[in-house]
Amino acid sequence: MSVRVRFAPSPTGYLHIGSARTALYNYLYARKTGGKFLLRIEDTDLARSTEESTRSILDGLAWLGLEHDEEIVFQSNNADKHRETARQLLAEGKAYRDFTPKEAVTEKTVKEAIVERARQTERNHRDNQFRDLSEVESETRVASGEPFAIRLKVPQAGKTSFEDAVYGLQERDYSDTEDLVLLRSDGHPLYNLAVVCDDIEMGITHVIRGQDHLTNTHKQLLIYQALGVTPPKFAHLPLILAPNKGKLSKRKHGEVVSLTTYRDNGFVPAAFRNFLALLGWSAGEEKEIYSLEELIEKFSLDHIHRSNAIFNFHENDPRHWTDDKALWMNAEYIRTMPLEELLPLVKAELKSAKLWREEYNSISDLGFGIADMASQKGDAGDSEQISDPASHTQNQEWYERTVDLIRQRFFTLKDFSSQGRAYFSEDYDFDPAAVAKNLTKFPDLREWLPELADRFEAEFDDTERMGSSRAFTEEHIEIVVKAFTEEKGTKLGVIMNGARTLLTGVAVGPSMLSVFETIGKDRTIMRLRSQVAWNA
RNA sequence: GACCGGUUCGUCUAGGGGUCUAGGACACCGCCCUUUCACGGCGGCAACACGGGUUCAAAUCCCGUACCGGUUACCA
Repeated sequence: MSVRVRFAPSPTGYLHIGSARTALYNYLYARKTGGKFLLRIEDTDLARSTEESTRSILDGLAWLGLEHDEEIVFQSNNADKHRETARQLLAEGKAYRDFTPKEAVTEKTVKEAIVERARQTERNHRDNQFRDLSEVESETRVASGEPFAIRLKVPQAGKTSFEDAVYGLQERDYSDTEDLVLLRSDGHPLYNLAVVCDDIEMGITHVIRGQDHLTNTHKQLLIYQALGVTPPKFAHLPLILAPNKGKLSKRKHGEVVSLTTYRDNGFVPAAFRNFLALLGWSAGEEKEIYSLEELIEKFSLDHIHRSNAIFNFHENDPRHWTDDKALWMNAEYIRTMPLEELLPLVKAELKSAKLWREEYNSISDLGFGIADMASQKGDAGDSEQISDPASHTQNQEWYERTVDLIRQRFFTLKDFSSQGRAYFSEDYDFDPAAVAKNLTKFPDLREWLPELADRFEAEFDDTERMGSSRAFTEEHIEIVVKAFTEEKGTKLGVIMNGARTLLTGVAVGPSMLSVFETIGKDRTIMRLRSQVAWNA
């Protein structure tokens, strides 16, 4: 029989990174085995389920590239079938009506009430007074309109057992399992019933889910048993914990646990997917970077861990706002992935930062008038429209070279619009630390840098494109800058770093010669003459 | 409380009786490269929870303890 797995989130919030990993493992297993990866939205808790949340889950899966097969199943659509199943079990004597009045519980005390009740000395799970109520009396009570829940009649003696693909043999004595409620007194089917019914209905062969369901499995097994259906195989996944080994929750830990945070903060989907895959599973080799194809090829249930993993983010530390390894992996992807795959991601980032220009799409650098381009720029001020002399060189080729150049030191896609802003716009900020370190520390630069601009202007005239003059390239720039440095009797670093700060606003970046060339002659000259940074 | 799991560097992990004076990655630190750096290169720090067994031999098998987690709902 071919494999059919499912990811079954309840749409009560954003997509949690733990759930995302569960989805990923299901996906990998399905693709690995040539099976189907199905999606089921468990929206039976109508009070908490929202459409927005469903949307966000779908978006998250799409972002990670986990395409599901077949139609999405909405559990709420199956409620009638669930009820029917419960009635069937009732009719067969495998379940019974419990007329015990429903306890009124307030949200806050639910957990406490459970613990409280559990602490009471040894409960006998079979002592429900309605368990063996005669059919006649049961019907009489129903006829009189008395509300009831339907509970599964768990056998008196025996045990449930199953071989978990991750945790091995699991056994549980019946006496440790209560007569679980299948149908609420208001007719609402409960989780364990719904899951079993739907998994049967969907022909699920392998249930891969969080370890928090490990003990639920025994209850579900009892339902399969009552229904006379062979249960699927189970594989439970270790949990992902917060740094304090506690539960990773939005309420306590905020945005770091939401998958969308990573999308919105410049993560490359493949990088985060790679990171997630390695949180709780390993191929058993000394390798960290895996393409999706490799993950599919290497993935197997028996290399999944049994111990929980800590998601090691640091609150209140902007540089380590999420797990360091995730950050590192993202940087690794940004600087090593094929450029053509990175380009569209950077384009999207520049677009959302309003830094994208249509020229980056054009192969030719001819035929674009400056006025033409100025009119396409939404955010430019008056003066900038006139003085945007570099535009004519900023075509697709320039864009690709620039991205390739600056990606080496970036951690997220956001860096292209923040750290790398100066490459794409005249409107960029100066890092005060960089200004202090590279400019104000050397007051002479205030004279020298504009002077260097004059030198560039003289050395590289406008006929460069006709080949009659030296082009503004690294090789030639180096000659000019070195001569200038010697003239001033200073160190090359002083000039270079001062120029770097003026040209890019920051203290770090690629080789300064390539920065000059990339920024281009006209913009370089303009920026070297600018006093903005000095006055800031 | 009961039941069920888990425990290898700070974190993710390799390992499944001898090849382990425990390997890799991230982070951190140092050195090198260099016009800067968060790139790159080299190196360093750092772990088998504890106690008993079994065995010629245990990180690996068994038992106990400790600690952590999950479940214990007419939530999912």
